[in-house]
Amino acid sequence: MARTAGSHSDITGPRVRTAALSLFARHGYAAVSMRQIAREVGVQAGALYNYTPDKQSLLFDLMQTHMTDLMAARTDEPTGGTALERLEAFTRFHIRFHSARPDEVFIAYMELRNLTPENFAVIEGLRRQYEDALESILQDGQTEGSLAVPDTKVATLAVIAMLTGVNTWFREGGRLSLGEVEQVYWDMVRKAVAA
Amino acid sequence: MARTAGSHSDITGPRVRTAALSLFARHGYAAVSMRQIAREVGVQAGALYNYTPDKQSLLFDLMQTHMTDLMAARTDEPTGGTALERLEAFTRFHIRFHSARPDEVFIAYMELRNLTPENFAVIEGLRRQYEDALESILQDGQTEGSLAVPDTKVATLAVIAMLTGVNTWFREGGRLSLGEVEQVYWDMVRKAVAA
DNA sequence: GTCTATATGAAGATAGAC
DNA sequence: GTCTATCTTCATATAGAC
Repeated sequence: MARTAGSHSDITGPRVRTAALSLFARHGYAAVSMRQIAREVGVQAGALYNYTPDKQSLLFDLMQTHMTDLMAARTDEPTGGTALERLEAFTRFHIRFHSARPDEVFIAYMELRNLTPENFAVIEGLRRQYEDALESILQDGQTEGSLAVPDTKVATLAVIAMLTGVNTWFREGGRLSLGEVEQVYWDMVRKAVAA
Repeated sequence: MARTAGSHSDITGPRVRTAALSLFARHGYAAVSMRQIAREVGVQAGALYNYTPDKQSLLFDLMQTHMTDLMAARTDEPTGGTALERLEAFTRFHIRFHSARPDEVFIAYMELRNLTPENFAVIEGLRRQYEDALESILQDGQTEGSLAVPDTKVATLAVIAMLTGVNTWFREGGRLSLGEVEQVYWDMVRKAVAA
């Protein structure tokens, strides 16, 4: 399909998403206007509507892409091993994946209430799937006898909350390297759920 | 000082704050208009400016009050004992205090980026003070030999993130009572930082 | 695909009457 | 203290020219 003269859809489209991602993360979805996004991209506000039907779809697409990327990356990880080995892999994967995408993670947590009910249900379903992966590991570990937690569902949420907290303070080039951070958190997770 | 006929300052003031708290928590600061707050209170928008100089001050007052309430409540708690005893007291206090104020806690975490730089610095200072209380306990425990963490500062942030996560799922009348939740989290915290 | 221009509505905040 | 009315700015989204 030949492109119209002056067309830049294959470059402008990604730029719209990148600008929206950065601005939503910094100022919040509700506080960012389509005009601000357009200015960042270098087009007029009306041109954005060639790439998204509306502002809500822009937010939803960012969040959905982030969550499906997360699920896909996890599926690509090596599987198998003992529950303890799988828990270590999950812990390190979670920290690595999330610390590499601070804007996406921030939006995924902060902007849930700005989704329409239908869009919220989709994102919530993906989040639940991810939690279930960890819950299965904790469950298996207790069956094996290598792990022991007072409540499997609560422990799942507690571990994820602890690990995602890395994003509130970790910065590349700080006191600790990412590898050291992984090790510190893995030490605490391991002890917290050990039999 | 005699009140003007028709004055309701002693009742309207708190109602403005209550309405703002609830609306900010539900929809976010940027998404809530002064007109919405006024409607909830039952006055016209202009009347709100008898109680706050602007919308920003309303947000800042809510956050500052929450943080000073937190510091004051912690000061009222019994002190002393071993590091392990103090850690248990901190854990249970944190869960009890935060689960009783879901709206305040939500705003305190989600609306930091909507504060002016000056206001942000104030809230950030109070948050830091609170973190320091936990860090001291972990430090003392390691001096005593009862606790051991791979990194004291990171462990402080990890424990707080884990505990504050309670607010994302706990609801009164659910599967677990608040006392049971306290016990579940205390079990995990204790193991995570034990020597 | 992008532009200019615009329709339509709502935002924060203030002025002055009661 | 509260009201109505208003100033001024900005919002999302669309229409039609190029």
